[in-house]
This record gives sequence, structure tokens and C-alpha cells, in this order.
Amino acid sequence: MHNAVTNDQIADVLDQVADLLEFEAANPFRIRAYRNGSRIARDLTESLATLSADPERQLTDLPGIGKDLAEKMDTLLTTGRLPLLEEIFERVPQSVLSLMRIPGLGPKKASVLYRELGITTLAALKAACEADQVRALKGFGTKTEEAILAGMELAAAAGERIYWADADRIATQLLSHMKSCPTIEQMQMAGSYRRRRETVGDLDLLVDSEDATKVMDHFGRFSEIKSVTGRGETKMSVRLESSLAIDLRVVSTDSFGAALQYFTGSKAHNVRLRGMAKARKLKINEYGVFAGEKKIAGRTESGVYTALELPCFPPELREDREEFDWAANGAMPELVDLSDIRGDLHMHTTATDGKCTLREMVEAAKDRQLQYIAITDHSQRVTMARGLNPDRLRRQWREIDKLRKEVDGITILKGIECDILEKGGLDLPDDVLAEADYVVCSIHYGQNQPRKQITDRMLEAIEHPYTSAIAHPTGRLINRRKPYDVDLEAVLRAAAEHKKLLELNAHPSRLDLDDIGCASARSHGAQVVIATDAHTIVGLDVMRYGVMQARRGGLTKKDVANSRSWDDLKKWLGGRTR
DNA sequence: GCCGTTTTCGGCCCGACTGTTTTCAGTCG
Repeated sequence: MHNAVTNDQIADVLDQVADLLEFEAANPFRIRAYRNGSRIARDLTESLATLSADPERQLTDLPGIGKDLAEKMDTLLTTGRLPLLEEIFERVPQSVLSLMRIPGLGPKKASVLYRELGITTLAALKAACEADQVRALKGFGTKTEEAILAGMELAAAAGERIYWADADRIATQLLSHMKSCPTIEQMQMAGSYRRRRETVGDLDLLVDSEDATKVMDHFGRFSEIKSVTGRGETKMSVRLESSLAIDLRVVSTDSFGAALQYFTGSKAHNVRLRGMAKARKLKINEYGVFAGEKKIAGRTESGVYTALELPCFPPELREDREEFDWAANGAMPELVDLSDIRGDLHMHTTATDGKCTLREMVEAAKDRQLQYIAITDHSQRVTMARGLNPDRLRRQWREIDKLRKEVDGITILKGIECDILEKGGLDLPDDVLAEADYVVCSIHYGQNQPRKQITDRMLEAIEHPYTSAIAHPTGRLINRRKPYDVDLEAVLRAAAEHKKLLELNAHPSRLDLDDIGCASARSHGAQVVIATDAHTIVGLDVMRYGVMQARRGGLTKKDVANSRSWDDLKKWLGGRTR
């Protein structure tokens, strides 16, 4: 018996099929269909297993999934395998996929290497390059051979995405460097960085200037650059010491908006947009929107969208998920903004594993214009963090009472991050929880339990009369262990029903509810609370990353609980809190 | 392989750059 097949696993298989079909030079549109299917699986707000099992619905309801792909997904769901992939592996060795990961080496060239030299592995390719065999092939030359060898070293580091927050540091440095170039009219970062994806693969800088040469020369003097990997009339590519790639594109004022739209993407969003343009007998490219020969938009980004009778989508939403439907139905969400956030409901102090005192945290929150905060140290089960037992917790609350009298202009809530115990149930007695203003429940132990058990533990915590919120139900650190396995849909349903908040961890290295969970939360009517889980004063500053995640998930001010005043929120939570 | 205001066939986004050619294919975004 195989384990439950996840959307990501299905997406990976479909991607492999697409890669291998490309290698075999299959119909490019068939390849695109598989890639599209992969993206749909990855982005879906619920598990394909759930959707497939629902008698009311079908996989073919998903736009882009037809009869064939639906069948293949079902096969994967029920057997964990895909006969088509196994058939392809009989013709093509799996390891050729690694060849295509080398920058500059696509399916066609990889295929030639395989057919002519029988190369299937990176090691064999390296040997062939060093033996000067590759340059002898038709369509290859010495430059290609050199590029392959250089690319191989790069291949390990390349393709790795970095946190948005890290990309932000580099982007800020770059923009500040470019500012001193006098021939620049305007410039903007585009790409996934502008779309605020939680990780960024490379940076795209778009510049409006009449003197591309000067701009590119100036760009080339950015101190972090290790090598220039390409330079043409209007486009230049470099790689930084950190191996991050940056693309620069120089356009004229006339085209800046169209180029900004184009290079912001996403690719899927743009493909969709181009299709819509075509249906209106318009052509759209990075220079503008054209009716025949006549350019009808391009100077501004909003102009491009207006020409297609579309709203200027916030970049965070440009993923070809639901944004076009929202636009068509006049239901574009007004996304939540950092300035909407009035309170932070999760933070720690020196009482447990925080690095700053209660007073320091309160002062820091005031500095950040927060109207209310909840102090939520760990409960006793978290021994590593010296979690609070009832006595110590009540002592902290008396301290808060004192502080309330000394500090005005901010509401300090008596809270607790109460553990959900391994065997179920909460880590503190009901009479203690009843005295708290705010109780957020977390799982720190027993994270490897089966899905059903984890889900039941969470549901019990949600149904408990004195709890206010449930912490990061899909919480996972990027590049770290896999998240614990939980029926997120059930958690969201219960949270909505029992009026409990769903905590979205704002830290940039977390992919908590990210886009997927947010969309689900919205569809269930569950309220999200964006929280920093700050352990230090500067920890409070990650709130903006949480807001970014929420925006990508299409959440409005109304969906985010801590954009309300505490009085309103308290009312919404009902009689449980004081 | 998907899809339908060109609806069951015949389309499917578009351009820059590179290296190899000697007029263009492959790769990338």
C-alpha cells in the first residue's frame, strides 16, 4: 500500500513527463499541457485526492485539465505510479534530466549529446567536454563546450531560490547603486521579487532610459557582480558572487509600462493575458498593446491592463489562479495592507525563550504604532524553553497588570501559547486558560503522528471553549523538515465554525498558510491572524512579510483579524475572552 | 493535451540573445 499522494508529488511527475517529452521533441503544445497540469496541481487550494473523491465534482472541472490529464492524475492517486512515465523511461534514461538542468543546455542539445555520444550523466558529459568530443558535434562549438563546463559548476548553486527577504536586501543595494546613473528616467524591480513570492529565483531590473549603453556600463560596476553572462543591445545578464542571477532590461519611456507588466509575470498570467488580447484581435508584447500597427498602450502598466478592460492587478495576485475570474465578476479583493495591521498577537519574552523583557517588547510594539499586543510565552510542556506553569504564568500576568498602569497608548493582553499535548488536550488547566485574554494553541511535540491524530488534536483545541487561535497548521520552515501532516480543510472548517483564528506566521523563512492556505481560509470564511511569534524586538518587524503572504493569498482587511481594533476582535471571538 | 463569441478542428504568446551558421535554431524568460 502506498502513502497518500500529494499535489506536489503529482506535479513533480507531470513535470518529469514534460521534461522527457521535450527531450524527445514531442508536440510542444502537448508538453505545455503537462507543464500546465503540473502548475495547476501545485497551486490548487485543496488536495487532488479530496477533489477526486468528491462525487459532486470532477478533476476535469479544473481549467486546463481535460479527460486525459484527469485520468492520469487519478491513476497517480490510486496507484502512486504513472504508466506513461514508465514507458518513457524504457526509451530514455532518467538521468538525462540532469543534463537539461545545465544553463544553456536545453532538450535539443541534450538530445544530440545522447544520440551522438550516448551521454546520459553529468560525469559522462564532463569527460566528453574535456576530451574535446562535444565541440565536434554539429551545432556545438568551443564556446558551447566551455559554457557547459562552466554551467556544470553553476548547476548545483543555480536554480536554488532564496528567501524574498534576502533578495530584498540585494535589490535595495542594487537600486541604490543604479540611482547614481544620470541617464535613468525611471526603474523598477520586476519578476517574482515584485510579485512578492516567498522565494525568489533571480532578480529582474527594468530601466527606462534612452542610453542603454550607459545604463549597462553602470550596471556592470555593481560591486557584487562576479561575471557577466550576456550582453546585447537592451538586455544584460550577470551573476553575483552569491550565484544569484540578475537580468537588466533597458526600454524607452513609451514601453516602460508594457515591459514592467511583461517582466513582472508570472509567465502563466502573461500567457493568459496574451490569449485574451488575441481574442480581441490585439497583440501584446513587452513594447505595448497593438491594434494592427497602432500602439494603443505601453507607457504605463495600468494602461496595458485598461486596454484589455482589466484592472491593474496587484503584482501579488498575478499567478493565473483566480485573478481573472475575480476581474470578470467584479470581485477583485482590496488586499490587506501593512498599515491596516493594528495588533500583534504572538510574542515571547525572557520569561521563556524570548530575548527581551516584557517591558522591552511592549515599548517596541508602541514604537511600531501597534494598538494592542498579546504576550504569549510558551506553556509548561515546552521544557526546553522553560515553559510557564500556572504559577509563573499568573506571576507574569500580575506584572502585566503593573505595566498596564505605567504604559498607556497600548493594550497589553494576557496571553499564552498553550501546547496541544501529544495525547490530545491542552497543557494548562481550564481555570487558568479562562483567565487569559488570548490563547493561541500550538503543536510542538508529536509532530510525526499520523494525519488523523494530528488533525484530531487540533480540532479538539479549536473546539475548546477558552482558546482563541490555532497556530500555523501547515507550519514548516523552507528547506527544513517536512510539515506535519494535517487535514487543513477540516481545521479551516472548524476554525470558521467555532470562530477561532488561524495564525499565519509572518516570519520570512516560514511558508505557513502561504498562498494556498490563505485561499482556503478565505473560501471557508475563516479569519486569519498575522502574527510575528517575535522573540526579540526586531522580531516584531517581520509583520510585513506576513502581510505579503496574506496579500498573495488574496486576503482583504476583513479576512485578517488583527486589522480590527481589539474591542471589535474581542466581540468577534465571543464571550470566551475577557 | 486542451479548448470553444473563429466550438469537435485547428489553433495554441512573443521577442532578445548566443553561437553556430551563412540565414537560423536553440534557449531563455
